[in-house]
Amino acid sequence: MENNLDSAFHALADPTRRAVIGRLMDGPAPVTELARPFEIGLPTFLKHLRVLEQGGWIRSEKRGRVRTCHVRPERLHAAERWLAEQRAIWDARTDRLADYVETHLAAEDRR
Amino acid sequence: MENNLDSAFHALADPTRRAVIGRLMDGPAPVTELARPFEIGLPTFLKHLRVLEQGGWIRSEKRGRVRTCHVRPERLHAAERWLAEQRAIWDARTDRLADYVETHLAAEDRR
DNA sequence: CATATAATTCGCCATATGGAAAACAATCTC
DNA sequence: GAGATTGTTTTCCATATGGCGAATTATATG
Repeated sequence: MENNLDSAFHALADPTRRAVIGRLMDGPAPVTELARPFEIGLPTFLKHLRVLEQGGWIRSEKRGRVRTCHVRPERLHAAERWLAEQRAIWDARTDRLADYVETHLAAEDRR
Repeated sequence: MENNLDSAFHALADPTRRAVIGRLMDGPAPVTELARPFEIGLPTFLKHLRVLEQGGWIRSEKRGRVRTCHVRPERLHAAERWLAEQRAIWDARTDRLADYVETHLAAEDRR
């Protein structure tokens, strides 16, 4: 896990972490409140937060004894961009396929 | 790794696997050709293919001694859909924020 | 101060992951 | 059929992951 996308996608590969992102998209929250919906221990939950932070999805600051987490929605861009690129390659390919059909099969029709 | 999105995103969390998807978007290919650009052994590469297959990104058939892999571009939908959902939550939130600014701070201006 | 709360650290464990080498199997091709 | 090519299986290894409970550190609050 070194690359940006590596850690970004890896962070998404877990339902707990996706849920946390979803929750945080709705607004910042402290750790304990974030953890409440899940049935895992706090230490484990903290690990998930670290993965999310490392993946660039969240950030957090501590004031007093409470750490407040908030999402970094910019991360959506990187992920979306990669998917869009793949779609572009795919589209280009299907275009070439259309070309092929047009130049070859259509020619065949004309025979 | 049981959920759809879990395995789908997990498959994306590795540069080799993302590259394979990119390559396959361009058209089907046999295993050895797919593996050529990478500096890992075939057995290791096969594991990556299995992860991609399990994540729903590729499919493959064997004819004679060659196994041909092709991408399943539908998988893009699931991933894109999740990201779009998050963006929607985020947008709803910023809308509420705009409401708040309008009803409260703007009122303050009028004082 | 005594206690409750919020978060963190520390071991510990089972399983998964990404890598390798070696041997094996199947199928072309000469 | 001999030999090359293409995948596959097996075994092994180091490290990462996701989980736990227990102990610890801050910081509020009665």
